[in-house]
Amino acid sequence: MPANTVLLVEDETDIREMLTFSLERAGFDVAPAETAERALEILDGPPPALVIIDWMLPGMSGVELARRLRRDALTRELPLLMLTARGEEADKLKSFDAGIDDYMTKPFSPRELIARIKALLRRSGQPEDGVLALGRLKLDTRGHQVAVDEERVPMGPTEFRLLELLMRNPERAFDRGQLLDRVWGRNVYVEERTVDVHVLRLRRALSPFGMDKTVETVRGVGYRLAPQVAAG
Amino acid sequence: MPANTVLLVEDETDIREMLTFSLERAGFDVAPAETAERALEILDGPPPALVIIDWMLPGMSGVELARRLRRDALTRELPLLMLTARGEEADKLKSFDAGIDDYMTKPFSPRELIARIKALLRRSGQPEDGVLALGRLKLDTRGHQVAVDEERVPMGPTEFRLLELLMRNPERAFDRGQLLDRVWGRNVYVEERTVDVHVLRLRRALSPFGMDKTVETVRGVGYRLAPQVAAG
DNA sequence: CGCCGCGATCATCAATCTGTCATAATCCGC
DNA sequence: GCGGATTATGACAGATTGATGATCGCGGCG
Repeated sequence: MPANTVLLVEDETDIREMLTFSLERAGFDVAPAETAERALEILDGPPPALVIIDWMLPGMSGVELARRLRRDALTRELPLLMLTARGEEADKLKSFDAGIDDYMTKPFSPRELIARIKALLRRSGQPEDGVLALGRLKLDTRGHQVAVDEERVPMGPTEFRLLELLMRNPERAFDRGQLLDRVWGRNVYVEERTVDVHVLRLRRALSPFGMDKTVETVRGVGYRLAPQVAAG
Repeated sequence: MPANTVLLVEDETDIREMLTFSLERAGFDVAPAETAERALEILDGPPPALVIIDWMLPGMSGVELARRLRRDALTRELPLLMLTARGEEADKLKSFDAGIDDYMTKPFSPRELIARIKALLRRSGQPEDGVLALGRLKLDTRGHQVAVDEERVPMGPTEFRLLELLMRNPERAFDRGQLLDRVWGRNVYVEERTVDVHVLRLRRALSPFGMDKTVETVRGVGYRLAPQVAAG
């Protein structure tokens, strides 16, 4: 219940125990359920932060459970992660069709699972790919670095994510609420004005390269990437 | 397990021994596995440079094993070479469908096998001679030695594998979880902070050569090779 | 056995990053 | 030009995160 609980629906005892161990080790509380039915019972209580469902379950299948969760207003928003031994496209699609947010195929590393869970909880949004380039600006999501004309631009993690979001959506203005949702993650209580400060810090980081006008203020709304950069 | 290792999955003892002999003669370390299941176990440890799989295996088939490797994020990138006694086009195609990089039909000459392996490793960006060079840094995967300007740099095994991974992926930042999975092997329960200590030891090993800035910290993320080294 | 090398943790210190304020600047419509 | 609204900045105290040194344990070896 401390919103840090993971509901784990897995019938195979050894896998369940291994995952419970890994999850608790990672700082989560775990509510284990052997069956979908038991999971539904648990969900009558305080909602967990996330649900992990094994694809194959005795009785009600994992996919069916997922569908149910999506139907119920109370559980509709819960992040769902599916565990599957198969990897066929069709299955994956069905799975996403049922509203799965992510899935992992066995065997997997517990560490990777934790990483995905954290990503899910953080609501990262966009997939991690290569290099975003816009004019003289280059942002490498894999290497986590920003460069102007091949020269490195030092900046903090938050500024990096902020710039990444803006670069992924040039031409578009975000209000502070959207920025908080997408850069800080939803369910994070932070003052809206804090965005201003980080925009400032980002501008400051870029200014030694004469790119301090890169992030524009849209008065009464929020911020966006400057059109000329976006066009670049 | 160090990265000049070839994982050989072959159930027929005589072929397995013959190949092991040939491969070792060619300078590779060999991790032999009789079954796909055993191969998966081995793959829980530090990953090899390449996997050779016999088409026909008792239990899980070679193709199925290949599919699994392709599904798992940690093994997706591994070069795969399939050994098959049949030569039908259909089979070959299926094999490629499973993500095979190359295949050989029995009987074959060990010499040709070695040649193909080298070609594969070369294609996947790994030097056939076992020496990774980046700027003044040289890392010999066979001799397990690192040198700066021809001068030997002493370091422990873990530091060696860590540096090897970084050198194989310059420009890229790894978080501690990824480093643990790829250097220590998955399912190894080790504190994430332990990575810090080994990075420290690696830096310390390099610092007498003025290369202590070679491994960079990416705050909030993990570590990566410094761009200037990567560029060199 | 006891010494050694190596590896994993822990505790602690230092470097950065963060969220908020208070205050100064700007902008806008009148 | 005024006054209210909105944004830019500088300063801060606390919280994170990384660096480092010391410690403990294990397996190999003389």
